[in-house]
Amino acid sequence: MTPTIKDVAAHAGFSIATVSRAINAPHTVNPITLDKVRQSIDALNFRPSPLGRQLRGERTRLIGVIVPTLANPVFAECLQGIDELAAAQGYRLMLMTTQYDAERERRAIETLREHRVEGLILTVADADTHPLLDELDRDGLLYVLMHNDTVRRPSVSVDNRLAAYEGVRMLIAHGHRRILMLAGTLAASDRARQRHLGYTQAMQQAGLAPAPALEVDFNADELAPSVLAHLTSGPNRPSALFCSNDLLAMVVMRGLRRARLQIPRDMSILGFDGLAMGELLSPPLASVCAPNREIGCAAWRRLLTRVTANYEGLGETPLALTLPHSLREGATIAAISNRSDAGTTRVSQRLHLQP
Amino acid sequence: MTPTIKDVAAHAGFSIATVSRAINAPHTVNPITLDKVRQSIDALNFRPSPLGRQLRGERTRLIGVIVPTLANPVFAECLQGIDELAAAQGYRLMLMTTQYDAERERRAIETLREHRVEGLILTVADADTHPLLDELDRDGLLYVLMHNDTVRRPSVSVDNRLAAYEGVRMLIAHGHRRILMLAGTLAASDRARQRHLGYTQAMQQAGLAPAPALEVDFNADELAPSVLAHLTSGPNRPSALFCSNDLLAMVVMRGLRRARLQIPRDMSILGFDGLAMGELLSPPLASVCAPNREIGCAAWRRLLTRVTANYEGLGETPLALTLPHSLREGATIAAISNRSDAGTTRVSQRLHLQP
DNA sequence: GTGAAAGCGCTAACAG
DNA sequence: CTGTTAGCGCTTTCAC
Repeated sequence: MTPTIKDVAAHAGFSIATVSRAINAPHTVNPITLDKVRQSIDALNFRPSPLGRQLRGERTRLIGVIVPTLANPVFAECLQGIDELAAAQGYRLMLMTTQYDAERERRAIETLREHRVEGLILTVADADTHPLLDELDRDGLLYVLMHNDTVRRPSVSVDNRLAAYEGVRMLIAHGHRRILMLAGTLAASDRARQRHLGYTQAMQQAGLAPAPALEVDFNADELAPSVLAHLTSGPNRPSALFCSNDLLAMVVMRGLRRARLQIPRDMSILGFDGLAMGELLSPPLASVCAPNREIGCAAWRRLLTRVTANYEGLGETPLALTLPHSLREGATIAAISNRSDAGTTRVSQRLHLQP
Repeated sequence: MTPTIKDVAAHAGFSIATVSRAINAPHTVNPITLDKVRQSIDALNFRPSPLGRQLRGERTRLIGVIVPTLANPVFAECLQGIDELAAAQGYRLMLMTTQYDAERERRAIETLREHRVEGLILTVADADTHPLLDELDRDGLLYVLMHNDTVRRPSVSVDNRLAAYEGVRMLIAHGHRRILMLAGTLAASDRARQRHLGYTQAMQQAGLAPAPALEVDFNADELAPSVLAHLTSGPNRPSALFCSNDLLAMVVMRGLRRARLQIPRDMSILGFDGLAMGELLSPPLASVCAPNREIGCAAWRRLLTRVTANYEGLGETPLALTLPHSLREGATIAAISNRSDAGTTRVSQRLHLQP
């Protein structure tokens, strides 16, 4: 079916070695021969198979990428960064998604290892306690985590705790006192925990009472009645919600609107991720922004450094790389008039944040 | 570094043939031997390399996927569908993006061919006149197009012309008469042309004057002043915009809002794609919806049918597969009061659409 | 039930 | 400058 180097050799009337040289070291072969070989290559539409090369122990130039889902643009944004650099540097990507499923995570890593990827860029639920990552460490397969918040493993992320802390501080500075944190049902991720920690610290520091994160089903078309009740009724209903990611924030906003709440008049919303899409919303979504594309790029660079170091025997790099986050003060946050908290001063000036 | 079948054989004290059988045909080997071999496999953490297998002429079970970008969720949605089926059926995906660049398109196809993908799922700018696709046809490499609107090649799409026609009819039925179509700067795609054709037909049939599509820069942070002027000033300014895709619609909406126009009061907006995200907007984006995920799934099924037919010698399938579209009547469309068109009847009842 | 050996597409020593 | 040959990891006859 597909022509091999043998076919080319036969067609050109030379040996396969000459054909190989014509491809890989053109200067070492007679120009006339070279020309004939090239004509045969064109005539047969021959493409050297990477299989043969790889088999010879050469590099696969294949990098595995594992993300939970593409439905959340945060991963699509990372991927854009990775893909850009991979294309530029002549690497190929093999992409797998896990849909947050541990078994699929296992299979994905397995599959990519079988394909002899030179390294792995991935996002897992909980990096610290992930047995598969220990296995990779043990077997010396290089990897870099994206978004995972750990100091134990090579990773690129923002400081989730600090970023969340600053975000919630911003809400507090706008006069909010009853602030609830919302998280997806798969809240057990390392970064979600760090974000909740930041929330807790900001609340406590302001003398406010932090609450456990309220779990919200991402995929449901409507907010669960119990959740809605929690958010909308009672004298202690929150005036602001800190959502553990932007997609969740958008889902929640829709739910609130359907319940006839106006945003930000009746509820302020702060997301996390800084999706590009968030700026296109109306009102634009306030968010704690991670440089997603840059996280992908940085993960790529770190991995490639390690990969080439591996091949060329260079030194080691530090484990966790923390990229700067930023606050996007979108219009989904209102300075609160404290109808029910009469007495609290209204704060709206720019604030100095402190870790 | 990574253990080979040889290492396992040595470790277990058998020949590589036995190890191979233990893996691929366990029932043909002595249970005791099998057990020993398996222990060695575990001990050495051996994974059979697909390279060896492929080299033996076996199938690669690798499918190439090429999309213009992941920044537009429409492709992420398709990919979700493809990925789901691929994972379930034991295939691997190799993903490349082109950023709408012809040269990258060429390289992507080239790279994937080198990797001996069994087939290709892709979206190109203009399918009918694409020389690379002719080449694939000639060389017998199987592929299925997503979203491309062509009857000449295997493809899965919606009827872009009809869908756009119905969308614009809906605008007209809501009383709009000055309707402009907006397209991205890379408007030269087959589907954009079909959508503009649908727009033109709907306008003409209603006795209205269609206009050429107005090109808008997707990536710019602001709408170009000339575009904004076109949309907002003069007695003939449009009352509704038909945007060639949802992402464009969102960018345009932001631009209009910044220019202090309210949506839909001052301008109605209709998108195309039916992004899941659109429903989360406020107001929810009206859109001509394509079943993106399903398009990905259908493309996968078609490709796999052809791939297996190729291997098992079954028959051929028809070329273009058209999936049903739907209209999402979001709140970005207002029934127009025809301030300037006094005399036009206001239409807001549900309508029967006709091709 | 097991082993020896050939061969898949290719590269790299080594010969000529 | 070109050809011969071995060998990469694996599967698969074919003997034993």
